[in-house]
Amino acid sequence: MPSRTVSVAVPFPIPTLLTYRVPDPIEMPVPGARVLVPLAGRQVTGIVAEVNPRRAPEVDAGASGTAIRDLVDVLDERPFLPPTITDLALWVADYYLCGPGEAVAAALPPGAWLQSGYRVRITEAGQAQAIIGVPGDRSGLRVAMLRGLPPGKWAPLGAVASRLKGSPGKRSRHVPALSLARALERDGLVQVEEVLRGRAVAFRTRRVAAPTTAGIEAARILAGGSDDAVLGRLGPRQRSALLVLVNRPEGQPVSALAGQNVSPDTLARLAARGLVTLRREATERDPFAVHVMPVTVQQGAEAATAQALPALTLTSEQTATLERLRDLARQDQFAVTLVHGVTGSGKTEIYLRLAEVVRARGRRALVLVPEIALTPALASVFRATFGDRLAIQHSGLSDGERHDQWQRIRRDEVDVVVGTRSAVFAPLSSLGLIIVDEEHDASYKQEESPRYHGRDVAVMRAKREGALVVLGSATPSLESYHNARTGRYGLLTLERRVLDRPLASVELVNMREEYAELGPDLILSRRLASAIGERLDRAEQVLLLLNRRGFSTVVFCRQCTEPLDCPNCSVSLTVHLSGRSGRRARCHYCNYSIALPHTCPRCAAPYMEQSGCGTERIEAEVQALFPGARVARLDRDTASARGAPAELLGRFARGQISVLVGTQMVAKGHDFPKVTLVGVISADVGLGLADFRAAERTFQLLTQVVGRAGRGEQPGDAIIQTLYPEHYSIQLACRQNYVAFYEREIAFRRAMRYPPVVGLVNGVVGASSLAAAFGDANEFVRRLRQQASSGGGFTVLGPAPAPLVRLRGEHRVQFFLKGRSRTGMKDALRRALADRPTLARRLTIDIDPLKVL
DNA sequence: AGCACGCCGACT
DNA sequence: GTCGGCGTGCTC
Repeated sequence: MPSRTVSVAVPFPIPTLLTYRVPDPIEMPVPGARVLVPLAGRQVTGIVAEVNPRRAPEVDAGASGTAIRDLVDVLDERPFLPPTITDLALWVADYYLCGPGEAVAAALPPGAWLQSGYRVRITEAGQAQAIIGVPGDRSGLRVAMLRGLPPGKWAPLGAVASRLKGSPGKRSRHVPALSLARALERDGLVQVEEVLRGRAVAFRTRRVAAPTTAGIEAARILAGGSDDAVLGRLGPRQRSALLVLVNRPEGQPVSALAGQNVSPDTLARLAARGLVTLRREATERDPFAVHVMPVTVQQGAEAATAQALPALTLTSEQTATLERLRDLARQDQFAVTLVHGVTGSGKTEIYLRLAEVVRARGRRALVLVPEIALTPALASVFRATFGDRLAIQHSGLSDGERHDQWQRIRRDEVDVVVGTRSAVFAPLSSLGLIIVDEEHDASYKQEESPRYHGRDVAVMRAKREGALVVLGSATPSLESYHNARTGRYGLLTLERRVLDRPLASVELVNMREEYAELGPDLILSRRLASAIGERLDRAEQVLLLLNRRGFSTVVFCRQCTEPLDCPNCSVSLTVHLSGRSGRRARCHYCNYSIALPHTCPRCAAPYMEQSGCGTERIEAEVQALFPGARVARLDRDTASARGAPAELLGRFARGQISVLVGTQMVAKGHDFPKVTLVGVISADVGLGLADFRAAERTFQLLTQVVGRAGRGEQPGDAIIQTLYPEHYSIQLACRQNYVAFYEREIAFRRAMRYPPVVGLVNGVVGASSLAAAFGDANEFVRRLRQQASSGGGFTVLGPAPAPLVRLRGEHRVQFFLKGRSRTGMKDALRRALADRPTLARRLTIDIDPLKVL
């Protein structure tokens, strides 16, 4: 292995690190620095993972492998990504079986990558041709491209391509813009040029080569045609290089010279002769230079702060819990503690004080929350305490804001970061504490590659950095509680609410009985309807939960019974009211949508019937029943606009809304003191799914939403409508008895061998036909079984059609691996994949899956 | 992710 | 016959 090589993570789903040589005049970069590297004919940014890696991937310029290439440039002198974060990302890649570059990309702020792009300019010939038309241009795309180009000006290819996509009646399918441009270039109709794109968001040093006085003198002699002893020893390359260099005595970037046939190597030789100097020059602004931007705090959050702050005396339970955590924090070492505290037991206050303890010890804290937009209160409580020593990281920020926050953290200007999942990679140094609030929340799991779980990465990060982890929840995940029970995590319990407020009393309504008496179209039971009326009369607030969006969930023809299904996915379309054009039927997976037909598309009968109800229907129903009530709805449809959820929650907090209807969003950790009634329209929505976590999710959702009631001075009630009043997850959620639920559920998981008792891996193969998907899956599974039987320590289940057999036009087949050793399963997957590298594109592997679709 | 190579359908 | 559609493979 030659020295002066680096292994680099590039932002593509490539399963390995790539090795590049660092040419002589370029200084060796440090791990975590960004480098510009050639990759498949273009230049891309990568992050240095390792310097002089001992074990290079099997590419040593051998006959089979690809030759190692030189990197083009080093963009950072210091690590752009701190080594702790680079290593953490590499661990994520290894654990979750994704490309190292994909994991690194998850840890980077927006705009950190530079990439080569292209720009196009129309020639005069092209302008003439644009009028006549282009021969052989059947699709019309070439002429469209020509006509879309402004004469005499360079246009970015990306912009040209997106204009083509929108144009004449074409469905928005992929436009091979570069191929088109290249084809036009061959005919001399346009010019195409490569440019580096990506905003200059980071400092960048580049090497600049300039001739010395001796060099200029030498070039003068050369140009004069004479020869002397010194010049005699200059090779032709060095001579021509010298002539290029003297054109600009002030110096030229090494990378630019490479384009003029002056290699870094030649420059190094000239430098050795004292004819050229090589220096570093900062060309872009320094990200570590001070550049502070005020943190934006949302309006609703400010309103919430005013309420959140005054409750300052801790209960005895809170005090005891804080004491224990403080003792742990003082040890400055890795530990994980689960804080199981009932809803309203004041966990936020404990987090806040613990963070202060950690800060006083000179260490920093990271607070992870499921979705900041839905819990602005927590962020603003921290803001009130830590002021501008706090940074916020979440997807609702614009790229610029996010980048700025990231740089503040990177420059050690903050002590506390509050953020969502991806903030687990926040570049904090001296990390002493990670808090994972509502650790059971499913939004910690990223549902695309890298499919990591924020909580689990947090635990790994803390382990590597010697920090304390606090996992908090009223309804811990089975995983975490299991870890606490088996002694891997500490466990602290808060059984009482602050100010000894009682938990809401819960009542079940058996909807079978209601249907029997009042017919199956009933939505609100008599009990729930009258309870809502009472609260409205008393000017109290009501929260209604239905974990299903839309107006109605099924449309079918009463004559031929044909349902209205999505043409791309194996689901029925959901009807939505919204939209100027009336009702539309939409697919919640691929977003396909049509105007709701009045007649059956199959038999033309005018009897289209809608059934199954969602939040929109509840909203309408409640409004119809209580015309004076101010009803609003919070679900993904109303919350899509930036700041909309916070605004809506703010209005609810201020009492401008009396009934709030919503999906699981309304169940998240909000604190609305005036809510005295929580209604669950149907507790059964999640129960029917073929998913071993169905009971756990139902229990969590019900317990959480019931926990929104009675948080103020008035006690709260909850009414849960269900078809299965005997189901244990519903029964135990009513009693809010987590421990009993855990015992029952863990017995089930043990019996069935499901997580957390074993590790689980889900694989989904997608293909253009079901047969093709099965073909690939069968072969892959066969290889896995071979390895399983030779002592892999796991079992393989499947393949079988995935619950969503068709998704976005793709046919899907899935399989599972179950086993004690994740390493064993992952090794087997890696090996099976190495045999069939092309399968990787069609195969998604989910380690520790939360949802199986 | 791009981009190149390679194999089948509708046009000069 | 060719152009160009996109399936399959590779990137140090």
